[in-house]
Amino acid sequence: MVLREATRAVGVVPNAAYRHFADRDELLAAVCSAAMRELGDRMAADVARVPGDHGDPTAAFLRLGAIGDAYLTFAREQPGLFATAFALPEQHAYAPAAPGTEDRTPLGQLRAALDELVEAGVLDAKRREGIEYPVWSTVHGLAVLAGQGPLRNAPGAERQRFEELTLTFIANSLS
Amino acid sequence: MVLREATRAVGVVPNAAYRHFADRDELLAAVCSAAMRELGDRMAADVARVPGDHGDPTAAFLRLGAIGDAYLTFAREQPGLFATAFALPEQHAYAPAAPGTEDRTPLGQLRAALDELVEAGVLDAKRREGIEYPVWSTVHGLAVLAGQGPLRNAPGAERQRFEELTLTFIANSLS
DNA sequence: GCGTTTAGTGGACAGCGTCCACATTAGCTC
DNA sequence: GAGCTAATGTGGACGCTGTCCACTAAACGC
Repeated sequence: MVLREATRAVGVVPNAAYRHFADRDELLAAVCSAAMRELGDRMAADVARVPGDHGDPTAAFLRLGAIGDAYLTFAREQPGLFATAFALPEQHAYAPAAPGTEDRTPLGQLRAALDELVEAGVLDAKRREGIEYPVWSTVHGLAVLAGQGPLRNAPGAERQRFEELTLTFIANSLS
Repeated sequence: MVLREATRAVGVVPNAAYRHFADRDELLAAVCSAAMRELGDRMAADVARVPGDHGDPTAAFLRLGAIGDAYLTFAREQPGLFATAFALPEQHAYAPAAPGTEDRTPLGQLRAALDELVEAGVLDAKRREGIEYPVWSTVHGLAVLAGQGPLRNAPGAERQRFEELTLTFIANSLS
């Protein structure tokens, strides 16, 4: 349901794919990586668009919101890519990147936004450790429920309401 | 990957399945319904085990926690059933049940727990409307990330920490 | 100019979901 | 009990999928 379809789209015979990928799963893994990078790029672009100094409480919140928004928008606009991005390896994606290097992965950017929230004095430093996982879970859960789950038939307006409620819910828990 | 496998498990020829289900999707839908009911039953059982009067703030919180716990435990112990439960229809599962009837669906029980939180004076009534979706999203997101997503390789201890952090995160946002 | 690497082709295989025609069994009515 | 009917299971076939194998055609360095 994937390999032959991909080769057809490229206009080539199915076996040609085996010159580039060991098997179906490796092809899927490549798409997964590309999708993850695309999501990371969108996040970075949206965050960069938010004005305000680093450490300013309002700007820090807006940047976190931009990250959540980019996540949900990506899931809404590219449901196939989004599903693929999380369907495969990215093994131990939860390990923090080497300190000092800028981390453009989605998780890395979320961590940076939460760190800024601490620096801005909005989030208590004692509550910072590990808080990225509940935040991530909240946004990811909505993306899945509304994209492929039981809420997938919700009309657009209701869906937007869910997104707003969810981002508010997160902001509420962080302050 | 499903139909023939199921008939094999039952010890019957593949076509026999077509006497009971129109096609593969209908079989999957049946499993989905069963899994959803199983999840609802587990929740109800765990909630019933929590002592304390209806309307008592502490008990109300514990009941909400029992619901989240049952959800995450089900996802951890029965990853296949859990994935199937949310892979299919249950169309418009987000529509509230007819008032007056007791709702044993997972969403219905979550709503009941949140209503009790309002009655107990823990959750402001003005914030009640629609709050079930962020709460659901948070728990569901963790279940997906840790069950099939990038966190699936996390060791058990870390996984438990994620669960605790997540439930605390929810409680924090609700009070 | 020739050998090596790289990319694509063609044919085959088993497994999947699905359709069709046929056989068996259970339960009912007379 | 005999005979009809509905329910259930069987066997064979189809097109689709991912995958393996042997073979061919272009690209490139020496």
